[in-house]
Amino acid sequence: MSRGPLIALIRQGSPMSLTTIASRSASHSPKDVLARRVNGIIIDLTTPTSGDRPSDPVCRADADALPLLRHDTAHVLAQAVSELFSDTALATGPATEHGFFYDFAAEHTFTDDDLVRIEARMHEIVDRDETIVREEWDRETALSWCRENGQPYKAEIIRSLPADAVLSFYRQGGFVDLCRGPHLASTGQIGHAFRLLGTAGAYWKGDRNNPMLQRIHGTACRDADELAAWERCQEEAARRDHRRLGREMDLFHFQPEAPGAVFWHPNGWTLFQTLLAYLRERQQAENYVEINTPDIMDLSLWQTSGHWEKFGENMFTTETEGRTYAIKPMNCPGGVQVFRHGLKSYRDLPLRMAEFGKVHRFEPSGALHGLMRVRAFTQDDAHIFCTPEQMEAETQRICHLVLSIYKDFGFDDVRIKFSDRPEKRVGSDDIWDRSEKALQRGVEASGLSYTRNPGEGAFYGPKLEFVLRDAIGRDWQCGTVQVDLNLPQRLDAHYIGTDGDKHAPVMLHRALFGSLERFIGILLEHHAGHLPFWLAPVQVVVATITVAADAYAHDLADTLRQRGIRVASDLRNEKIAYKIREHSLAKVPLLLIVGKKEEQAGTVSIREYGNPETPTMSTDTAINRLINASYCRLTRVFDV
RNA sequence: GCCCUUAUAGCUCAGUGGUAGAGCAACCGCCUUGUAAGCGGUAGGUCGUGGGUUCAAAUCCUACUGGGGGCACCA
Repeated sequence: MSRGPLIALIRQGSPMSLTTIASRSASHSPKDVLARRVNGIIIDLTTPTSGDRPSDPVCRADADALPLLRHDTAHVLAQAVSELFSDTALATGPATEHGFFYDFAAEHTFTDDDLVRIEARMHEIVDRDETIVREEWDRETALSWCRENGQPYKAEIIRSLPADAVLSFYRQGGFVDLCRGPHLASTGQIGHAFRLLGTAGAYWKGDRNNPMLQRIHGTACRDADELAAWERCQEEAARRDHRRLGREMDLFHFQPEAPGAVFWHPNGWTLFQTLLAYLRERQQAENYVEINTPDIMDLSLWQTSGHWEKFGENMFTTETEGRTYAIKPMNCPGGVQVFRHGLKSYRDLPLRMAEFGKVHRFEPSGALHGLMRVRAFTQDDAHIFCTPEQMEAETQRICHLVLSIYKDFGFDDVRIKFSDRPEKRVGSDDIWDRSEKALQRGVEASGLSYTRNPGEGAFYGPKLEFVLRDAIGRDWQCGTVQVDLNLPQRLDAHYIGTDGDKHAPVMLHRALFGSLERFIGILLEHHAGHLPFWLAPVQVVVATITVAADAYAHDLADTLRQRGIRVASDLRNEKIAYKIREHSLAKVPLLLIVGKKEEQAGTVSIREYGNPETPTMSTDTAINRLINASYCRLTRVFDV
């Protein structure tokens, strides 16, 4: 496709109408060119540019077209709402990562039925193909427009802008909105590939002290195919929802008496324990020791550590015999007590102390979400006590360990965020310099790239965060390394250095999965419930075709069980197709099917998830391969 | 915590002012099974909880609790 004539036209830099472009361009229909880019900045087609700066068209097919379309759809939403509900005040309506929203202030509460009407009106507005015109008003005109039209939020935006700011308004038909732009040339360009998704409350300017507005959000795509693809993706995400899978696979449940706390069922707890065993093995190989500390400790300890002041709102407490205790929201103070117990020498460092501590945090009710956000969870925590000189090497070791572990679970796409000193912090700049450098050198020595998150570190030290991307492209922040030069001092931890003096150790807080509960949720969604063979709570079901094979099946299951395989047998009086369907739906990775033929030949028929073949092989061979696959943590046993 | 929304059988859902329903699952029986649902029967619910309106409430109003979508929060 040649863009030559069109680009030449746009390069002239003068305002032009769409029809002009379209009439002179053989390769673009008017709807294809949405805006143009001058010096990397996207502007309206109709905005004049000075001089002879080159400009390029932004076409519908371009990646940057999507935010433009979505922003315009938000305006059409606002227009539709204004037309249908005249007393509505407008707040803001941007494009977002996945769509758009517009916030409104209205007496009327928008219902689902309203959304249907609003969406229908939006389609009408697109069909009207109203020209979108940019106007620049002076401040007085703008503010009086706000007064006359009942737009207090727009007025507030104007007042927050510098006095000399250019105030641009966009007019489409009878609708006018204060907006920075850029916008398309007409509402018809938007097309019909959009959908309203729902309403929600949202604080004005995101501040909970401000009034709550009504947000209507939706998504828009470049064409119907993309919208259909987006919808399929939504359905896929719903299909993978770990709350649904948890029920279907009988892993866990929640109930009203314990909001935000998990009731693990046998299958779920087996998975949990499998993960724990895995982590223990990896940590042991890295020369960690494991400890366990009390769940409930006197409040004074939490006051000394600083948690009560800094985190008290999120802590549960309990009183008995007139004494106040706190239920631990973090493991670090307990870990420091173990370090403190008995004099430590520099020869003991680095001391890597892991703890699978169950912590409780009061999370606001609105924040709870399945396993992903709970009030009670198990951290795969470790505190590494080391000298300042050891920080870099320890950081490097942790980075390697984390990435290696993620790989074992099928997460290859991992990003690292480096959060440095926040404004509110403890410790001297010198200490921060050293901490940040050590972290940075550690991550760089691992050969890993990272992005910087300025000012996002913890108050006691900088941190690395490991973000993994799942099978359907969602990001999850899991592991973390945090440098802490504060807590050891507060809790009076020290070691004897080579100089014979006491020194405060550096403490590295480190989590691999973060929360076992949450990681299980992520794993379930990543694999859509089809866990790798080595992880599945029930790895194998031995199913019989006829009662004649019961004894054979029983012996087979017994052998596997004794050799460490998680196996169940299904000897029910049911058709084999029925059993297969049931265990397939339960996401058992491997079915061993036996009937008279298998018994006579000493074989099993193998039905593995994802494999259309159902090979038959000798029982001994099958057992050996199974055990090997489980031991080697393979995703599949009998791969095609 | 805030806004909206939602709660009917183990699960998925129907029922919008007048005698609580279906499918699947469970249980019992028949069938004796060859790679994703064989057939028949039985049982199962104070319609989340508490108030209120009404001759009458699963249905309307209200408060609370839990869930969902967002906002805020995420040391």
